[in-house]
Amino acid sequence: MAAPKSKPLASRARNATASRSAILDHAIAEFAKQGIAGARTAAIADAAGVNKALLYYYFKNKESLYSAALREVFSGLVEDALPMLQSELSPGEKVLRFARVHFEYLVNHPDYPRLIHQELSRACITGEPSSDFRAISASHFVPLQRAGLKAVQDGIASGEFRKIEGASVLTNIVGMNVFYFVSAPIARIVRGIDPFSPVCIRDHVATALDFIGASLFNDRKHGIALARKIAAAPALPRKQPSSSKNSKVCSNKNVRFRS
Amino acid sequence: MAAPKSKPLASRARNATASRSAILDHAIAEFAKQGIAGARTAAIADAAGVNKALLYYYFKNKESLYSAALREVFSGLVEDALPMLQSELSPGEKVLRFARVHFEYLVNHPDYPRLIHQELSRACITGEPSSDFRAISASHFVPLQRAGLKAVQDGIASGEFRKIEGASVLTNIVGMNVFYFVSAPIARIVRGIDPFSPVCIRDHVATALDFIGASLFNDRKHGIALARKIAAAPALPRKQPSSSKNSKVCSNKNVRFRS
DNA sequence: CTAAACTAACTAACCAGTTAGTTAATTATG
DNA sequence: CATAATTAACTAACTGGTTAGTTAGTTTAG
Repeated sequence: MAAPKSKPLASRARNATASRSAILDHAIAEFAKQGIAGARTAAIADAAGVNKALLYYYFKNKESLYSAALREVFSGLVEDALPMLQSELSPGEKVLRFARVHFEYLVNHPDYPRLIHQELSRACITGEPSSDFRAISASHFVPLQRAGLKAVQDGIASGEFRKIEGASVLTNIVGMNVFYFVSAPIARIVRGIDPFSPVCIRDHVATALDFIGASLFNDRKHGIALARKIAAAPALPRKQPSSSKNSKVCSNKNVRFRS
Repeated sequence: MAAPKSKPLASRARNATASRSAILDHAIAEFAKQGIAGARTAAIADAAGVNKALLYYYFKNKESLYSAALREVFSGLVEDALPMLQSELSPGEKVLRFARVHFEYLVNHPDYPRLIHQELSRACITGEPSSDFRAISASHFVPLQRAGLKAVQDGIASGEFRKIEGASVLTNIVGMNVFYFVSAPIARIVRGIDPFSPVCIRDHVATALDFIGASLFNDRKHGIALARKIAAAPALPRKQPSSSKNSKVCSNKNVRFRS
């Protein structure tokens, strides 16, 4: 099926904010699918409903658009997860809630794991990640890793968790969640399910948290019960897509938009 | 660092098998990094040490080379894992051994998860995987999934395993293994480790199998002990890189090589 | 001598990015 | 308040370089 396209300029008023957002949203999707080398600026412009030259009005070049795309998708997870990891909740609740928050972030941002993967593949080309990715890692992944690792270590110290290698818990949780979505095409073929359907999503939350709770806690029954409780909590409200943020037409005079 | 290159033709005798293998090996690496759209046929030829036209002597076009690359990397996992899953081992041993065999396959084929990722990203473009990928899924993933699911269900039926959702166990195992490697650039930045180093690899085998064993078995102590035993078993011999298979120079007359 | 394996040079299409505008919205002026 | 001037947002057409793939051979092996 064709990717959703934005309303072309011909049928809507000029709006710099809306145009820039439309370009960025479609850039995220195109870069997530094709990587920066394979992505086509014409495809981004077409999907955004604007002329290709407008990409260069808002962004210096393809590379700058890509950097803006990375920053856009990575900014949300820390906001969603870090406050909870730094709260007064028990280590067990923190780790299980993180698993769920992270999973729901992926539900709401399906391009996120793909874009990360494209950037990680690109890291293999140069032997190291781009300076953009390094900066993003420093500002996003490092705080998450630190807070998450602290929660695991606190759990081990208090006896709530078994004595295990803390950092790998986080990697395993993230790996299970990311792979669930990334492997959606395989799941459709091999298992005949749609991993993005609400029922499958609810089931994954339940089974993933159960798997983690059963593995991690000294008191396995407590871990399983806590996992079930956190899995059953009401879903977080779905984040609004960024392109509908600025639905009210407004003047953009003297506002700096170019990246 | 520059990707390793094959010995150019000028300094070695003509050998269709060696040339074809060199092209395919470097194609795998290039497609894994850049995807089919971003990969450059000139880059593949340069790395293989041949002229670009030779790609078209052995493969119809870029798309055919890509299909051959997919078939090449996917053929090995089934060979490695399926006989063990269909053996008379206990369900617990089967599942834990699968986790290890799969992990070691990824150690020996670092391009495998990246190539799958590129193909899965590509599936998002068209809304469904390519017919090549469908065929590969049918011949590789479906048998693995069936055998693995049967092992899990046997374990549940016999009481060795807890009552859990079988298919997600396999997805979780594969997800933890794949993500471990795919996230290597992040791990280097955030954790200051090299996930490909022998000590980290040994540690991941141990912690991943422990995580699985602690979660899955009714008798947790037994599960953890079995996980430790299987993790500590000697490593499987490393598979020889395909480009060195045909080190003996031989005639290729009348052998059909073109894909 | 023949055929397979291989290459240098080439072609047409594609691509990121630019140019030279046009158009819509805003601001200044009488 | 109406109009002119200005500016920001936008586009059609273009450019020079890149790309997949081809052609017309040459070289090597049997």
